[in-house]
Amino acid sequence: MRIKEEDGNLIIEGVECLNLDLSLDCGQAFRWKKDADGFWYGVAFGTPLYIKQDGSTVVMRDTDLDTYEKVWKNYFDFDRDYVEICDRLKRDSLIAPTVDEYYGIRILNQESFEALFSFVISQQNNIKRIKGIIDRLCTQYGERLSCGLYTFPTAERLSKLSVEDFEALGTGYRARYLERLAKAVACGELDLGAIKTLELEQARKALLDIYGVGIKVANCALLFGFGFYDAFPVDVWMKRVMEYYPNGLPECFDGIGGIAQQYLFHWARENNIG
DNA sequence: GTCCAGGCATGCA
DNA sequence: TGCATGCATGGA
Repeated sequence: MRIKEEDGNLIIEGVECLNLDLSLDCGQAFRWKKDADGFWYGVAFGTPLYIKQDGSTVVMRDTDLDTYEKVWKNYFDFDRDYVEICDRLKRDSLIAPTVDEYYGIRILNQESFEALFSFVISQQNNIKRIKGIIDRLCTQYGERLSCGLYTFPTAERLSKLSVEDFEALGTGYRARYLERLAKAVACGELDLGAIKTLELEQARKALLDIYGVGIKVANCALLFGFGFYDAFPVDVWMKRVMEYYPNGLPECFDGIGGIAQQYLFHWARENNIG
């Protein structure tokens, strides 16, 4: 992989095992949109980005090496060897054709608070609606950047909202979960950074203590916002997939179950199984 | 009109 | 411990 700055843009060449379309729009992150020129745009860690892929070349518009090192390298998981990971997953003959078909799905390492908050919203909800709610949440309570995009709101800002404010966003019965979660993080009662340093089981236990967080939301947050690649979220789609694994998950998923899960989740939805 | 979506809290056995 | 039920909303 070679990276160079050129006319204020960042060009990355020789990228392996990345499918930007799938990674940004497979239900793990809810804020990315694609413009008419084929650039995905969004904000993560308070930083805006316009990004486009052409084969093994990736262009990041209006950014620099420093920002790449600080934000995007980790966000897009560029230091992880996904070629090796996919080879390993494919030892399981069931997932092998799925990995080939959707080759290049990566885990996006999102902010802990954004991931946790977003997946509380996601419960018993569909992806289209989730995106709409989060869009309203960000434009109303996030910070407007000079490019016109909005950051994901901070827990401090959201801690000022009432249950009714959250209901007004269309969050339905989840409003009371969100209201309590924002306040717990803002006042320090809930330390997400500390949870990130725990072992998987302990981290999961800590998230399960949160009002409105069950096993599915906990595992999504752990996988997408806390760096636990072995967290394996099972939602209604994955429950159907699990019927294909009556004896449990294969050994080759160990340590990277979350990545396998993303391929299987996408496969299930694309083929409307069940 | 019914069913469903990246589920969870609650009450009851 | 496990299972049934209620829950907000909008698209199919």
